[in-house]
Amino acid sequence: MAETELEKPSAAGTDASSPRLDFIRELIEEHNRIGRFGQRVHTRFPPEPNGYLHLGHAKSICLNFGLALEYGGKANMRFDDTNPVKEEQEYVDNILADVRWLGFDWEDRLFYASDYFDQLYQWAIQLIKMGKAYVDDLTADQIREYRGTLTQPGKDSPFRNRSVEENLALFEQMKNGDFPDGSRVLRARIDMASPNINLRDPVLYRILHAEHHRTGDKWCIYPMYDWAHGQSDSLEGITHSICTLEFEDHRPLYEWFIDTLGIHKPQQIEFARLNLTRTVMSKRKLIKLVQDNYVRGWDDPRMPTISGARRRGYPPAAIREFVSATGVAKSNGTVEYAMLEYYIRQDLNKTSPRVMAVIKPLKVVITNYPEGQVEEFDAVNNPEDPSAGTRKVPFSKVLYIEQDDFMENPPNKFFRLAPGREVRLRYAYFIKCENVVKDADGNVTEVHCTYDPTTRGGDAPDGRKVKATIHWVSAAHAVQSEVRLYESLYTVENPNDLPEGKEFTDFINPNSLQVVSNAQVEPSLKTAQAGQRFQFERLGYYCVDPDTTTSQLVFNRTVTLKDEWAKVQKNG
RNA sequence: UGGGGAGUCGCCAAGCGGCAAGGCUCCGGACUUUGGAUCCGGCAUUCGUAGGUUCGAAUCCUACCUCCCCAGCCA
Repeated sequence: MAETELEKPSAAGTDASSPRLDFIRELIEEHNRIGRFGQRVHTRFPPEPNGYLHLGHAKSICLNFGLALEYGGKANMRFDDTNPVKEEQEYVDNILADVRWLGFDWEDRLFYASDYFDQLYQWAIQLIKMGKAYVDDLTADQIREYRGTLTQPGKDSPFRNRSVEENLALFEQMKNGDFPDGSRVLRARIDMASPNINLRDPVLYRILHAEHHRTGDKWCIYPMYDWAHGQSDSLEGITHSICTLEFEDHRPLYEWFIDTLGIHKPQQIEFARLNLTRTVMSKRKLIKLVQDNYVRGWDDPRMPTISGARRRGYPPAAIREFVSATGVAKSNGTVEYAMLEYYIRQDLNKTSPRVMAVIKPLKVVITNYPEGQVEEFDAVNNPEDPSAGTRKVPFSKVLYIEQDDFMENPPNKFFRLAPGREVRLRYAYFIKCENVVKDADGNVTEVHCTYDPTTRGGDAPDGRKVKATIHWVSAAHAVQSEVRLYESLYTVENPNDLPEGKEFTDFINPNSLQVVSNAQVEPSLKTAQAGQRFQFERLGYYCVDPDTTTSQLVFNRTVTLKDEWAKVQKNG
């Protein structure tokens, strides 16, 4: 990842102009006011290393690390690695890289729930000794039956009243690997009739003879997430444990653990996760897209993963701005993808060098331009940033323009090139279309124009105006490139809410990727490096794909420019 | 039909008893050597519904409706 992002988020940060606090910041300030945590703010981002991070995680990352920055606190990075059968080192490496790329720093505070396995084991023994945990021999199916339903209370397991000594001995044997997987579990002894199902004697440990990516074969019992999470927060001195809504009714359980163990109690706060239109974010579905080759990998630019966004050309600062603009609340909603794109464009407009590139070339011959002559014009690199300077762009008799910039029979509102019409070639001359050359099928293959030498630079001394300025590239100097054009991966607005019997993969957009192999770009791009972002003038933002080699440039379309003409066409 | 949450403009989202912020989208218009950017202007007499309290309610009370989450030895 040849990526240098100098802009880091800061406490003064993303939107200093917003004095309004969301409910989380309100709570934190209340805690600071009453001194609940001694003015301390300590958060954490706790992913499970069983997949890649996506835009939904980005919101949590920005919130947790952002809060720490804002309140002069700290944020930890912690992997909730309690299920060895699903977790892999590859995922931890990529998750770490993604968080870093987003601009956040956990300094020396990288932790793993597996760091706490010994402590967790001791606490389990403590619970057993208090008569608050027991080894259950029921099968998984039986446990489910005994648990009751949403409307009916559960009933006690016949093993619920074993002696402390027996529980201790059995639990020890579980740890020693004396029992096969699934044969027994350790359960908390709380209340089988609780209206909150999480409190009906939840499983604390299960037997799993599996190799863990960090602890190897040291353990054959592994703590459940519910047993590990709250205590991990507690051990790290977390003050504000921010998570998503579905954990709201786990909070009483976490607090029960912490209260009966008598250890530091963080404040858990739940917020609504980020959902996006035209996007699927569940890990299961993302894995399916990758495994069944609907996309080219986790970092496919069509994926909503952080690595996909990076490859697509989304700047990390834009993602942060977007996430911050969506706000923090408790109501479930789905943000329109257009809002994300707005923030991507807003960032790119200020930061991307402009360049001329023709994606669907149409040959133009300037009939009155001297054969063999080459001129160089100065082109502005970024009108939004004068310090970006200028560059030279070569011009000659044969050019390429965009097919979309020419129409033989133009409708009223079409301002671009057409027979008899004059337009400006950006930074160069006015040209007028004199006639066209067609192939056997009647398609225009070449446009013959004349140029007005007095319009050099782009203005006519006689003051005449032109309705359009189009981009171009000199055929003799152009660099042929591959350009990958992306559209939504789905044909429907909400691939998460489908008619009965339909799967999200039934609505994959067959045109989500269009590869153009003969795009022609200006020669200054010849040395562009993977990860660099540009605005192809009048088209959109593009970034150099890592597939680029010394002999072949490959660009990804990040997002198009807003297109007034497209709107005119669409609305008739 | 248990428990836990949520309902304010097409989409996010402020609002915390004094008379509906802001952003995105959308629609006008100005400007323009990117039909980009920028700039101006428009866009909820109404806050899930129905009652009630109050001089006054999106904000308080009552009832109802709708949506989301929970019955993994997943996280």
